[in-house]
Amino acid sequence: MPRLTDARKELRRTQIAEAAMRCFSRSGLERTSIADITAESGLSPGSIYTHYRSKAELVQAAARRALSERAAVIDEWVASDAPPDPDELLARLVASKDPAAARVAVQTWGEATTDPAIRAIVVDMIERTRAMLRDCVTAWLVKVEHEKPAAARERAKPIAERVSALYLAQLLAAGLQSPTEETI
Amino acid sequence: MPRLTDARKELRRTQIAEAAMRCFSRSGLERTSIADITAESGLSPGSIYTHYRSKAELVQAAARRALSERAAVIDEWVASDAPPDPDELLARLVASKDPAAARVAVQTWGEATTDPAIRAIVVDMIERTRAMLRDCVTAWLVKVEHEKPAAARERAKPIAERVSALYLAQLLAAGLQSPTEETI
DNA sequence: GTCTATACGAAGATAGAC
DNA sequence: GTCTATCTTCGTATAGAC
Repeated sequence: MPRLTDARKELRRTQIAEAAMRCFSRSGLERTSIADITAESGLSPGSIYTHYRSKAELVQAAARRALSERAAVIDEWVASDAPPDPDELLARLVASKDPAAARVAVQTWGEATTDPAIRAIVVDMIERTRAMLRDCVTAWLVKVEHEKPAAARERAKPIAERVSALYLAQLLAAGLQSPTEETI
Repeated sequence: MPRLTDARKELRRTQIAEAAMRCFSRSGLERTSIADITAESGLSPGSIYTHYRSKAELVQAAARRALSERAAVIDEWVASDAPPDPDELLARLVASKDPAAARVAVQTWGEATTDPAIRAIVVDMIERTRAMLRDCVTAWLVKVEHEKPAAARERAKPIAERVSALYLAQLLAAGLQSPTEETI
């Protein structure tokens, strides 16, 4: 396995995916053409199609990116000595959101209603986030509220579900914000 | 003003809009073509374009329909002698939702992130629903909990906001349900 | 691997007969 | 008002040179 070549390939894939994300957040999943992405990335159609089989694959990559962005952050909170309480948890989630990513996230929800591949990604990402939130709430109950781990994990479930729901609603609100209002 | 002719025109518009809704819920806002809508409605492209200026207008009509469906129901609850408490309110909202309409609603959210006309409709509909929910919670506080109207209206605000958020999350969950799972 | 040029198909919208 | 037939544009994807 040629390591350096693979790294280079991955770099190009990332470059293309990031350009695509900017286009999607600006014009939407379906309204951005390959031509838009070539313009944004500075590459050519030929190059893009050597790294991604189809536009659908690019959309899937964007869906994963838009939805997984905050995964690493939550893991840190779980491991910390003083995990946030539910209200603080929600507040932090909301504060850490990037408007462009929020728009793409909401777009992927719409796409997921009719595209099975995107639906699988979206459902998986939402469930994984909910699981991490449950871990975080459990950690708070154990470390701060001094509950027993087993009981804490049970009690954490409905709380995490509510935090997840409120967070998704906030994500929608962020995605509906018009791009021109963003800098206010 | 020819009354009968106008009624007939409105009937055709409704017929087309309903066919479009079925197509949208099945294939998504962008993936359904005018040809799909002609097939579903039994009409021809020419006929459709005499009733709607463009496909965009059809999408806007669908957005309004998908989002306003439950407006009338809430109004009834507000006027009733025993308005539902917040938990019951949410449960009723969730129970009254139609899977196809939920899918189109989620699709319109995605579209709203980049299309100003759709965004205006979506934001307006969400705000109006929130206002109705506030009225409903206020009515409950006054009629069942016997609070004073002015204080009730204040207290109702944050409660209605939470019900609204949880409802939107449920709507998303419903929209993500795959159509084949619906009848289970 | 990356480019330019292009083939191919699809979709929105219209023209004109009835 | 509604139909059939079609015009035009645009977008995905590929071919082939470098």
